[in-house]
Amino acid sequence: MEITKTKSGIKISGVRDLSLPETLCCGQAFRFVPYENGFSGGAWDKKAFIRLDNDCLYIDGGTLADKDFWCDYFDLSLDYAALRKEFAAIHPILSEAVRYAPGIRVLRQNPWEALCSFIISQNNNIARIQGIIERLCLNFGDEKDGFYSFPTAQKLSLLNEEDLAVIRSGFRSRYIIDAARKVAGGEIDLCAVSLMPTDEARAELMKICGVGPKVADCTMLFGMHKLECFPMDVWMKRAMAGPFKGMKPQDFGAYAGIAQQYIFHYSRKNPEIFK
DNA sequence: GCCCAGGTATAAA
DNA sequence: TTTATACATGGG
Repeated sequence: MEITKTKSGIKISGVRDLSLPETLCCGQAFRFVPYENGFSGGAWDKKAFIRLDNDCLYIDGGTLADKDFWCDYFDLSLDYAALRKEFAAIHPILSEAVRYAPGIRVLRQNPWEALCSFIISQNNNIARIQGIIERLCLNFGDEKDGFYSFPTAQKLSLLNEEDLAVIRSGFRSRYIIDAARKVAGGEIDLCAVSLMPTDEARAELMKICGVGPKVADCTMLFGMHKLECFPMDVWMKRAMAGPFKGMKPQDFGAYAGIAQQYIFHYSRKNPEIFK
């Protein structure tokens, strides 16, 4: 991989095993939207327009100072081709799933944003989740040349449920406030949680009202890069009761969370497979 | 209009 | 410990 400066940002060449639509639209991140020949959106506190041309990843808005940030964000140091090969040998349906969307990578998102996003995700659909998060950023994020960052826990901790009415998140507003107050108040230290063993970390996150095992595991997988976490939502339960009957999450190995994401995406686009 | 969504809190069995 | 139900909202 080589990273060079361009007129409007940076170029990372030699990028393998990455599809922007598959990675940004597979239900792990909610702040990127298709724009022209790429995607426009935000990661952490950075706005960017991102496009992929063969094996060159162009990040408009990026600077050489954040080159490591973007390599980390797209998890470019992990060999996904090798992982897919391992996954394919585990189960024939998983083999189909990795062939269906071989460009999925698990992003390294901001832990607080991931926590909030998946609190919002409960009993909700992806299109609407995106809308709620967009309104959350527009109303309470910090504006910097037209871009609204994801609001901090500190900012949201000062609000109440009525203040959040503008984002129309329904019953989840109470959960967002509780999460913000526990994180801002130091009762939950997301940095410390990310260093804990998985079971301990999950229990810690579940101290937040509105955070159950699913939200906790999504937070750990997408916001803390704990790749062994295996979020069990309704689709995955169906998959584990159907084609993967008899298997347990840990049977998928140390990167079970990544395998889970391939299965999840495949099952959503091919619901008949899972009945 | 109807069905349902990357679940969880709460109550009841 | 397991199972049933309410929950706010709106996309398809």
